[in-house]
Amino acid sequence: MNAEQILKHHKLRNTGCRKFIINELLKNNMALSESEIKQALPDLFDRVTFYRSLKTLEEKNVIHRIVLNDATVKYALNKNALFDGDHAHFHCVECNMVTCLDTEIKKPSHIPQGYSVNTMDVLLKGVCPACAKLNS
Amino acid sequence: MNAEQILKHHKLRNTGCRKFIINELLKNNMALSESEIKQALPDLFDRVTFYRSLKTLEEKNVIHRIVLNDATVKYALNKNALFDGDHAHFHCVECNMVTCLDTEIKKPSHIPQGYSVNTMDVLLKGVCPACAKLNS
DNA sequence: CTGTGTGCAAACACTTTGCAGGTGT
DNA sequence: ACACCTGCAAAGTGTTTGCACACAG
Repeated sequence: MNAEQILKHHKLRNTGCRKFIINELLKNNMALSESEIKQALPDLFDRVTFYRSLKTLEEKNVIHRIVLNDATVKYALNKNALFDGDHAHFHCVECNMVTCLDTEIKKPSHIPQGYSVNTMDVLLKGVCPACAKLNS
Repeated sequence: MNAEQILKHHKLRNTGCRKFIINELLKNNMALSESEIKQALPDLFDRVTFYRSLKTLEEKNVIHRIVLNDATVKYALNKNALFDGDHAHFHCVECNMVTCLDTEIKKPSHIPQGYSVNTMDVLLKGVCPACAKLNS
């Protein structure tokens, strides 16, 4: 699916900024921050427009936000396969790349008495394949 | 251990702001944000002093920071028992309370080929015992 | 044509930095 | 006495809001 098809599928207008965001995410195939998305074409759209477009895309479940450990935010496309269940995110400490893993994650088996758990976010940190290769 | 003992144990000076932060965390026995800590005595210390004290306490492993899903930050005391291994955090979606769980967390068994995982953050979201009681 | 998206200016919240003066040990 | 903490002012960063105009359907 290309950007226009994705927008149509979610009943969203086919506007420049939205198309651009989706295309960057498709092209890079990883989670990107607002500034990383903008990097490709820094002055094409206003910062405010980015924020509003990201918000809309998130609300309509085209993308989801990933909050990293240092409180920075990245965005990733929702793949249908991942959408329902809990999925983990991987953060490479060397190149700072963030990606969704489709590995299924099980909720911990022993939750203290009285707590009920609905959702779960898992962030794995380590070294990605590309950086591992560079190191060796 | 009280606040002064904790500071001495970590070879830190016994200053007003640090003592205050540690006491609030001890008293509430949950993770608190900078504004929640300040709430008890809003004008006792400058905001900047809070940030610097929190940073120092974090660097010296007295506390650790917890980044929530909405990119807000809370701080919790390091209990020795939790310090080494991975531990999960629980975020109550009703009262917004955040706490450390000492349940041990296992890393997912099936990590995609080529990724090596060093650390892992787990945030569980649901309803805490107090809110569950109120609801029933 | 109508509703929605966009750009600009400005406000806002959170956090950091520099410097002068005060405090803990 | 000395190192380090604190308060104030200011700057930096990320995000939101209001309004007028432009564009998609």
